[in-house]
Amino acid sequence: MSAPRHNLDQLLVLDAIIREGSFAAAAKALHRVPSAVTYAIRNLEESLDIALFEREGRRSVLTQAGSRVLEQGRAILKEARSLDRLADELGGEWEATVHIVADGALPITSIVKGVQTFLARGLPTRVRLDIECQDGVLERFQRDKAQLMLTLDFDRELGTFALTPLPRLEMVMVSSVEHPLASAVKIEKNELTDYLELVVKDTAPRFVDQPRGSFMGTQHVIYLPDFHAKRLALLAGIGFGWAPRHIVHDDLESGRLKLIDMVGGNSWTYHPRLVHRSTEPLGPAGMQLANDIKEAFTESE
Amino acid sequence: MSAPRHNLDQLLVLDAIIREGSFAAAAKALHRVPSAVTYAIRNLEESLDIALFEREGRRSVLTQAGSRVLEQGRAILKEARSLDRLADELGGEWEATVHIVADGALPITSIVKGVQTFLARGLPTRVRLDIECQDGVLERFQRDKAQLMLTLDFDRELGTFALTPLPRLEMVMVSSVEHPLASAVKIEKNELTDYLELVVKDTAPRFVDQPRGSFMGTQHVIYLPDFHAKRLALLAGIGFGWAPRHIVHDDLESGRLKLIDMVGGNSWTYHPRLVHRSTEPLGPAGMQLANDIKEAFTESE
DNA sequence: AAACTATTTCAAATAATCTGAACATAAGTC
DNA sequence: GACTTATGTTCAGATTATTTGAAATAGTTT
Repeated sequence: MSAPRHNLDQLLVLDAIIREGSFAAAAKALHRVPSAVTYAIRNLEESLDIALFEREGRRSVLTQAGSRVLEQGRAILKEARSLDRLADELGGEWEATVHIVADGALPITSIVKGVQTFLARGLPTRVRLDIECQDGVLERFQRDKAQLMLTLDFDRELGTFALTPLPRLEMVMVSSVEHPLASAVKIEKNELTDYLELVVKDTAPRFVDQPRGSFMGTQHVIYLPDFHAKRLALLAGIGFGWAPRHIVHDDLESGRLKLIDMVGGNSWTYHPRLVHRSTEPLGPAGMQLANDIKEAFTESE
Repeated sequence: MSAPRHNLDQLLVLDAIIREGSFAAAAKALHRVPSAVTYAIRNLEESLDIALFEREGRRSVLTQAGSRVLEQGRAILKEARSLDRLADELGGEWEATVHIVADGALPITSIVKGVQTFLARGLPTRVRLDIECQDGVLERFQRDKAQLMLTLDFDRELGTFALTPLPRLEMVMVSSVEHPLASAVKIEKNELTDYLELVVKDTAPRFVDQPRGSFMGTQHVIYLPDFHAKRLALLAGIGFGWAPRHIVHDDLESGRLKLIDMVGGNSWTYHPRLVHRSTEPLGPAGMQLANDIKEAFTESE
């Protein structure tokens, strides 16, 4: 890539001349001597190989081409000043980006609402959000050294992680009304083996080629990328499976999906956590984002 | 306005380091010695008061903040390069702007089509188009020293102007079907005096406060800003008046407006011209625009 | 015409940048 | 572990760019 032929100072001088009305006034405003202004403009004209001013003895007036150069020059200066502002903000205490990994079973609407609240604060911090499933959540958190993680459940290595509890999340076992399991009663776990179980695919790299087994020990399993795809598959009556209640809530209300009457219960409650490493504490932006997400979750309780 | 704390060269160096993968490679690419690269980056870091690279002995890697600065820096460089491009184009033979003044009676669609064809050529030249009426056309052409003029008719001072004929334009005298003049036959000019004449206001400065008289010598005149407003007034049956045939063509077809049966004829043909000063010849962009407009007019014949 | 102001030119002074050599550190090789 | 290679830093001196101030030129005002 080639270097621009001009420099910011020349554009600054050009801008000052027009803003102040003359070479002399510009020199005063810039705390320079008039000849320095002439020098800068002459250099700019030479490097662009274009006449910027029409010399008419005393007063110099901008040419047509000059006014176009001024216009573009001001655009450049604006961008340049915005870099200074960015550096000021970044140079403060704010992190440049906060990376957060979330489990796809959690209500994405709450997460997004939290992120939006955070973004509305106008901080210089960028947010990166990854939705992963099952083991993929922790793996990405560790591999990418993300700052925050939203897990379904988290109990290991309590020392090195700081946990914030989020509203509990209920998983229910469901199928379409048309599915044989929907009308069966008191089903034992071993009766399920002949049916097709729908499972959300683990996004951890080691599982992408050889998927982990089913939850219920069935012979036939279909792997789906996320719970929204799984819900559509459940509605189509293809099979049965676990789903977060918030995903299938409307379908249970309208009767299109049914809870399966399992011996031992058809629901399971997770205790989601907002996690970050206690070894390297969150920066102020990370703290703020964590708060905003927690708020978003408890609000929609 | 304050000067940016950084300069383009520092941003260029930062960009090169990331593009080439290392300080050393960047130095090679920029034909500089490695220490010059270090120097530029250290200056940038100091002036922005921010750490751009994480020094880990051998390899230096961009910090999060650094990648944001790079991003903004590249935006600045892009703008800066586009100034060079602009200067190249302007420094060639192209004019920075071409100013054209047109009579409001002419088909604005043809004019705009011509201008669009010209703009689509991607030249660095800006177009300014002014629509004026009657004497306002020539006055603005002279006062603003516009390059091109589209007049209804032009016969004076043939020496100093170059004329290109455009398709002729027919003016017709019309009124609403419901207007008494629409059904009258063989009307003499002096019979018109009791009716309301609709006239498009002259946009020349000397006429804005004290409008010029009517065309037909009537007692009552309503002045309208342009022919589109005049057409609506004619349709409303308020009065009668001249209008370009292209403006009222559809209304005559559908019978909502009628030609007035005047003794001495109800139409008048203008011979529009594309005019420019022969004393200072058109630049290449002005020539091109003149051609594109002429094409647009003859196409829609 | 004289006083004034705006702009340019030029040589000398100052400041910014570049260079090249010396040094430090890490990674790969034997 | 010793050797090699590559990367990035530091520093003093060389080079280049910019600023200065004085003098010259030209239009404006009094």
